[in-house]
Amino acid sequence: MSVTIKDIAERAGVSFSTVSKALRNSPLVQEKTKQKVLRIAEEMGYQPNIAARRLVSKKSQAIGVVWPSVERATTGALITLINEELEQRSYTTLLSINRIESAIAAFHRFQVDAIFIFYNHEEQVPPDFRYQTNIPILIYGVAGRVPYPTIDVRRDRATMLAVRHLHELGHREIAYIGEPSRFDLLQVEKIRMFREESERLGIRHSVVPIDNMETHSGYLAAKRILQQKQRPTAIISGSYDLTRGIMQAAQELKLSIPEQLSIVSYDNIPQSVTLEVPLTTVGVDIAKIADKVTETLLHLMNEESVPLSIFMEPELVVRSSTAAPLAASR
Amino acid sequence: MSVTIKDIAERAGVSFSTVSKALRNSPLVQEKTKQKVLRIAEEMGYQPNIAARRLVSKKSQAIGVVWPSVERATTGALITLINEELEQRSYTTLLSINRIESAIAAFHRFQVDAIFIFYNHEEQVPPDFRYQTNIPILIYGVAGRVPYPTIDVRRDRATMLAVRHLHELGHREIAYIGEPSRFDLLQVEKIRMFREESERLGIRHSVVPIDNMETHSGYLAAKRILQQKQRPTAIISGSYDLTRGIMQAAQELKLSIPEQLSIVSYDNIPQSVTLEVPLTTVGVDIAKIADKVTETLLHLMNEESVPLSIFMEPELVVRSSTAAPLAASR
DNA sequence: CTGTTAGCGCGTTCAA
DNA sequence: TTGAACGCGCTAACAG
Repeated sequence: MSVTIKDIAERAGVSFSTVSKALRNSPLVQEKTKQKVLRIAEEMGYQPNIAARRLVSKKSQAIGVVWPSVERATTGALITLINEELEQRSYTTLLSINRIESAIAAFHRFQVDAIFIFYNHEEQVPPDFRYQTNIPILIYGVAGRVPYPTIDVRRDRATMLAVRHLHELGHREIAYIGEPSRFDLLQVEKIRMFREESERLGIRHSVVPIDNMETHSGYLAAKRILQQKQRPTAIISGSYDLTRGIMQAAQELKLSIPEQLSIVSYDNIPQSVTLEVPLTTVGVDIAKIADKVTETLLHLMNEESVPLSIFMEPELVVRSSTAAPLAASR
Repeated sequence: MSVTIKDIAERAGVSFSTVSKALRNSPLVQEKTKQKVLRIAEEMGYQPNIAARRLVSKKSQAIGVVWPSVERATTGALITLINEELEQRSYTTLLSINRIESAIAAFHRFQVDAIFIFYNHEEQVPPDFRYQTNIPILIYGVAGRVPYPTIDVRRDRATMLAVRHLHELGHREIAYIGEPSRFDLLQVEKIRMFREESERLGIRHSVVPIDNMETHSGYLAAKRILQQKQRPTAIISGSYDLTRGIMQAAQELKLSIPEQLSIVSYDNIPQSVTLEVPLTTVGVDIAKIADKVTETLLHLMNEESVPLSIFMEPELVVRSSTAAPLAASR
């Protein structure tokens, strides 16, 4: 049996409702009594019973996060940040790796205050969101395609910024590494814009196919394309993981960055800065995404209205991995 | 407000306790009444309030899994399997990526029926397990070093099997890839035994240092060692991820497996079989680990006693990635 | 300031 | 076969 407020009350020699107030830091309790109760609660290892609290107050102070596929540096980093922000506001984050529908059902049973869904585009079957619940739901990654509030990044704008940046520096032959063999909507948008903008600016461009979004794939793709007779002077990478592989390949081929090869990487995460060569990136700062998600979740839980689709605008952050090509033909 | 058994009772014209019985399929209710209640519940979209149920029954039918670090193919696969097995037995799996102590506290508040901890050896600070709770706890990966039941693999035995297997095939020059720069207890055991057993059998051996346990590190390490004048005829790999990189390197160097290079990989996961060259592996079948974890968790929840330390014995599974060296000097 | 009381939704006696 | 009553742990309203 777990320790309850009654147990504490008995030990402290007060009534259990006084304990309840003390624990919730109510001003209706004498400071001395409060301290005593708190100390005893601590000693006894008290943890409030969420079930009982939820029964009365209708709040569980918990958020459910649905994360059907367990992967990639950026996703992991984002979840970690959101988790921290919510913890600071005394919310508990619970994760589920089940299919979306059954994850929602589970969180419904556990009466979480809100559900945040990482929508994985690689999933074969599109999830059925018709599951009945009045728990607020927020989705990441599918702006406007589902009947729920969503947060998403304008990925195509990110590639546009990257292409323009390279064009302005004088690059006229660029490559994009990041088209996985499995269909992935998140990547498709970026690539489409890469082609469009390159053509508009009259830049020679190519898209290098890869197996998956892992570091090693980036390495192999870069190795392949950089060994061609006419190699591109700049590469745009679809993710941080890929970029690490690309830089490794460049190093092995003795191509110095940015003198002989410029790299613009999608994803703006803290690691981007601490690499040997700090990366020029396009994308939304991951901390900003986490802020926005947390903020929106809080709004949702307070029953305040939020926009159905929130789009975050990517930024270009120029660091040390891009420069004018050696023989700039401007 | 959600629909409760009272609402159903009113509509069905029976008392709410009859509804409760009907929903739990009690034999104390007339079949006709039962059907009617069930139908109405369905119509009204009834979902039992777990909070209330748990208050009474003391069971939440949920397991908390603590997973402080989000990584590696094998870990992810294992969690997925455990999740599935528990789901089949109608348990819900909740994950937390918080530090061990606060994850336990959260699960305590949510009154899960058991907690399973993936102990991450890379964590700097050893967790404080003195947190008070009487929820059963099971830990993976630290046999005997904590005051809780643990499940672990005899990793050193795995390497021993690998070395012996290669020795019997006639290999006299082998390498081990899998010593990360950051201290990792899980790897240390394997490497120690690699050295011991090799020396005992009089085999020339070397351990190749790597940065981390990712595929790409395996690739780089293999590339390095296989280009030496006197290259080893066989490699033992510390993990499935590393092995993928090693095979890639071999392929680029035009070394055919197993004719020119034998590989024994640690980790026995389904992917081991479906590679171009099915892998000879040492380790415990991941499905068996998942079975054992699930089973132990169920015992723990039924308050049956379980051994304080459960060790799982690795097996050698010979597939197609090992053979006698070309110029076997037996 | 502190204690008493009621009730959240449900499962489980015990009576009817 | 059904229903009434109690209590799980907690919060909130009210009374002392």
